[in-house]
Amino acid sequence: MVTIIDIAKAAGVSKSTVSRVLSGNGSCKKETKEKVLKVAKELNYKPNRLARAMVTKKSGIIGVIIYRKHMPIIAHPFYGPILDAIVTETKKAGYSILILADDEVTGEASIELLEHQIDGAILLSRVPEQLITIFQEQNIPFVLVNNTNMVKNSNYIVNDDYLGAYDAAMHLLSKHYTKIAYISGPLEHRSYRLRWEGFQAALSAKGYEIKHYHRAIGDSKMETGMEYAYKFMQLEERPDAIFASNDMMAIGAMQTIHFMGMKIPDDVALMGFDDIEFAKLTFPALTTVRVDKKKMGGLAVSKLFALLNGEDFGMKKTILPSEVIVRKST
Amino acid sequence: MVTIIDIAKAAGVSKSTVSRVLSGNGSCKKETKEKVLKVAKELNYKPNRLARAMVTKKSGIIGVIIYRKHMPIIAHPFYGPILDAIVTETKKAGYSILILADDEVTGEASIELLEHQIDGAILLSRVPEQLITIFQEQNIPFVLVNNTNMVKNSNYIVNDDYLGAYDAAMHLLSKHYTKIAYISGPLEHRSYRLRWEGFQAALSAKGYEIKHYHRAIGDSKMETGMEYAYKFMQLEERPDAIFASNDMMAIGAMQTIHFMGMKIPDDVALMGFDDIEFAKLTFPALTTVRVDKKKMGGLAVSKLFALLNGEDFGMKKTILPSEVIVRKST
DNA sequence: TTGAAAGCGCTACCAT
DNA sequence: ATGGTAGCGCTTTCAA
Repeated sequence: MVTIIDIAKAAGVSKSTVSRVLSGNGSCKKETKEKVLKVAKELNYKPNRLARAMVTKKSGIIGVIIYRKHMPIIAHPFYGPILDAIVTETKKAGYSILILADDEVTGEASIELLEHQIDGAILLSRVPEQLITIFQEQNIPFVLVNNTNMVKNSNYIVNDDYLGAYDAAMHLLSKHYTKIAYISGPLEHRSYRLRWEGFQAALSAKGYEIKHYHRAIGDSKMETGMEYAYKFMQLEERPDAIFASNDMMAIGAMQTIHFMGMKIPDDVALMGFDDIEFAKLTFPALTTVRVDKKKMGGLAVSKLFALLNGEDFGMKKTILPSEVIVRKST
Repeated sequence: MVTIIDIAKAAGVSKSTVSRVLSGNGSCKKETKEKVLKVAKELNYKPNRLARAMVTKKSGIIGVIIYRKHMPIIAHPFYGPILDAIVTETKKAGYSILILADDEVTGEASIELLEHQIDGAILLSRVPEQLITIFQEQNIPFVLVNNTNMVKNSNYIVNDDYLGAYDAAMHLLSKHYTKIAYISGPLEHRSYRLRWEGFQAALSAKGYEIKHYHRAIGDSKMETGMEYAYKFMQLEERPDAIFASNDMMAIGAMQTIHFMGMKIPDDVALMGFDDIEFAKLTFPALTTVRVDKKKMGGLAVSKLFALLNGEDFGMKKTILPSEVIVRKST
């Protein structure tokens, strides 16, 4: 392996000089610089980032933790696109990314990241308090994305789930659906809680409500959607619309409704939340609420870099607006 | 930050001793060991992996390069699940993962990985020759997954695309579809080439062929499927089945066919390839050829570890069988 | 069993 | 503008 010492010898200068021109710090005579650069290229030199990080205390690595309760992890319909944006934006800024998936509550993943001397971290979804504490103690800047709980003194990027759900309900009402069933994701999660609250708020603002037998709380997976849609459509008092608080459950519901030989939206309307990639590809195309996942990831990265560069402008909380996307299922 | 020196002081031993017990190398008195361990825990010590890597020449990091020509990168319907398996399996083995996306042909991504002193690499899909050379020169073990081209002296994991497509054609024939249209992905890619060849072989074995006006070569994206399905269904001589050489194009075709008011499979049958997550959720559910993406990722990892541990058993080439999954679209 | 010392490849400080 | 030197945190000889 070629080191700066090899270059120093070949170029007839000291390794300090080589380091200076290669790292761009300090000045030197133009011709010295050129010579070093030339030799470095000839020898096919590649800096050892570990050695560099040892002394600069900057690894150039950003850690990303995705807490998954369900498969898939990386290819997740919601978090996948966020990761996409994170990877793209981080790369642009010259950082590398260490991705860890962890479903433990041990904070094990974050310790691994710390050991790798990451410069900063982005934490998606479910973030145990304990894990946060670790980063705070070690003074590692981090940004939460779509976090389950509010964490004080942390920066986070979330979607406006309350208003999104509010608008969703208003959309259904505007289409004259009034007997609405609601399939929720787990209410421990901030976003599902807010969606539920926002949806109800809109309904009651117009004098409607969701009957208790038209409510279900699931686990956010497709199978949940299938299961509850079946239950609802077996009821004597059938809903005229089903709202699922994420697209995967809506898609599950759609499977069941097809299976039962009913038509969407004629027999029952269907609406989801998230606008995952496939929402527009279902048949009929799914009406849903768009969450700007790309923006979430991108903002997380720029926020983190602001933190890293000490340009934190104190805006802890970023709430992205969501938007109702009307397609064919309502 | 707590270092082994802090522990050494607190435990009243030398840092060599601390290193020995913490890294598990060398022996020492039981009580010394316990004391060191205790102190390390008390001080909340975390090893600095960079420092360790500097001397051991093992970073504990595996690099993964995904060459993407299209969005999404990470959340890709085909490569996403492979990445999932890679992440999961690598973690089990105690390695961390550095993921890089790159659409350049510069080999830039691999240089970055090399600079991070990765122990090994997994390269997905499109892999420029030049990039391979870099790893070979530096003597970094690597495994190719679903690689575009055959690369001599490299380990790779691919799917049996030829046979998969052969079986696909046989399936269509068995359902008495004979006027089959074929939408291909880019033929520079090994898998699309083999799918095309396998499909044709089966057809001609039974005395059929694909008419030239029933052939199209696209870019593997959904839009391509939409476009060509439209063309085919406008033809005077309509196909009775459309085979798309990946699911995304098939799903695109499905959109168009719905849009044109035709029924699948009554008016035209439809079949894809890959069995992406969403294939079973289309309406009607898509008949396709399953590629075991999870296994591909898993095998890549175990192969790489065999290489890393010097247990290479010389099996350069791993071809996974694929399987026709009959659903409702044929 | 343990400690002292060297050194991984690099940067940064202090001289010159 | 350049070189010498110290040192980042760790492992690994080599002695004791």
